[in-house]
Amino acid sequence: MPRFWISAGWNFRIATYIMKEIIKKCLLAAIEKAIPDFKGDIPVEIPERKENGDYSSNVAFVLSKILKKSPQAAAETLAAAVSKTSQSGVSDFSKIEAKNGFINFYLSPDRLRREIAEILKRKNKYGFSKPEKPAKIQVEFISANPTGPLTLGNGRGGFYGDVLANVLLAAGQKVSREYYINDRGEQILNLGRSILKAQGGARYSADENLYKGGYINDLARKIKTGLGESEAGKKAADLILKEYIKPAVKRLGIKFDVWFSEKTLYRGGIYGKVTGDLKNRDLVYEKDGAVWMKTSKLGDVEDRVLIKKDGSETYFLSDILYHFDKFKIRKFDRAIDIWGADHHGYAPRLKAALKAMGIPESDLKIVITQLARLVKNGEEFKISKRAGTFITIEELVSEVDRDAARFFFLSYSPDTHMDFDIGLAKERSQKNPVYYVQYAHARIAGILKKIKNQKSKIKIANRNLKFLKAESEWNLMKKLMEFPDLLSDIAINYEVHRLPRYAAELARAFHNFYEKERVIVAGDEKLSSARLALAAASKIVLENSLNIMGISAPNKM
RNA sequence: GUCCCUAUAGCUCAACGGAUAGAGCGCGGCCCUCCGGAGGCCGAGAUCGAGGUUCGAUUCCUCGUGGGGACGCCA
Repeated sequence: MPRFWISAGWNFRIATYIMKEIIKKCLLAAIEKAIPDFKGDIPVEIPERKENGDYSSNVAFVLSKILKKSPQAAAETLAAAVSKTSQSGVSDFSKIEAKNGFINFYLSPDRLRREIAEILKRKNKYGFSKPEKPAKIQVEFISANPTGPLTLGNGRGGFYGDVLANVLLAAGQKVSREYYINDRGEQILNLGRSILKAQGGARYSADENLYKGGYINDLARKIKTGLGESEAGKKAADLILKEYIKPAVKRLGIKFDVWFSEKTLYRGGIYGKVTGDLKNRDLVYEKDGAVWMKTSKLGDVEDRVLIKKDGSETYFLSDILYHFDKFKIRKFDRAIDIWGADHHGYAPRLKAALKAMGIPESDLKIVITQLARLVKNGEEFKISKRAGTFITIEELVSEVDRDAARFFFLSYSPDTHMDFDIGLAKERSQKNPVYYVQYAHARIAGILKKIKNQKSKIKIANRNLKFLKAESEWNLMKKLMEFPDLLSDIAINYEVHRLPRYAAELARAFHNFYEKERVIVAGDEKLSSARLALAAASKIVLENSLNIMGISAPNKM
């Protein structure tokens, strides 16, 4: 995944219980003793091998040059300094050591116990954070033309955008999810022609650019005959939005706050304001009867047309207006556009337009999701909306369970070019890791329910957490407390695919605990109550991670 | 031709410039007197090629090769 997202200077990390932040602060305090004006980043990671601690920093490698010491010597100095300063109050760490130049932190039993109590207390808000000043963020995704049903590619961006928005909300930001509807322009006219042809208009028979497919015939029957291209196109677009797109989006469990109509951009004063500004900045000119913008002066490879010689506006012009509206009218601090890879070439001109409007480039993030290549029975399946050969998202969800589809798509980084075989997807659906995660949740729900039904004396009790000593219990507790770190990371780097991975790891940690230890131990009420607390905490975090992914957390399966 | 993405285990994917490159599926073993076996444990198995930067490269840079995508007064 491109790194520039990470380097963008937005910092959402405020919550004080995010472990990586706590460690960073400790290290920074220690570093500043030796280097008062230290400005660099302090990396903190969770090591793969547990003999390297629960958290680890390699900052000593960076500092060794400045301090003119070996990394190990620098690490030792820092580890000693951190140990000294972090002893005040209740300590989070049982050990801080310098090893091979790394500084490794071991969580104290007390810290882990407090975390379980914290989870039980915060419940469905565990992992959420609250910045001092929330940013206003717009996430725009899918935005497919209302000229046909949604395709698989739309689904990929849809799940991604939906979940990214959830993560940003969990990070305490103000988020608006939007679908931009291209409800004017050439493709609407083209849709109109397609309808007229399906209704028997022979005039367009030679035109191969028309939309085809069963849905066109359906629409042709629903729309009254004798309309003009434009009228028929608008009617068809309305119907497609209402009968195909919105229901599909709903079925996928995707939510939108705003359905933004391109047409409305031409109703207020934005059009005059923006085009006037561009003219004043000497960024437009006429050539060959069209109006062009000097985008090549602003980083694009060539100039682009704003108004075609027939007098109609290009999609580009609309998009300039739309982004002006996002930043200058509605005043979003940041906009995230999620596009399919087929639109990537469009990014430079949009960035150029932002520059022309005086909007900082870093305020717009464009996430490109690579296309899913469709494979059917082992052979590539060419998709074309115009030819009507595409797999709709409806088809997908009718074949594959929604939870499984979401988990499957969310598991991939947007950069991967995934091969998607609908037959295989159906087969894999049975083996989808989502059930593994849901099963862990249902398993816990079963135990908790049993306790409740039996009116057992055993209650979930934090005060007995000190009886948790088994290795599988420690591993589970550590995994649980990664959740706030994870959400905070994703809110910054947009690596949504880490969420399903984490959920599966957490489920694994729970299953492992469950197999190795009995939750309810006959005759040991204290231990049982502690283990129940751990199980209940696990259920909460499993549910929170599933919720954020828009996947159900069933109590029974 | 130019631009974007990509190449890791048999397959599908992970890995903030760090320590012995991790999962799932598949494959080979093992585990049901006991809370949900849709489970647990163990094992075999991989960084496209050549240079470079770095204390350290799967990660960054250059070149090559393969794959996907874009280059319109469509969106």
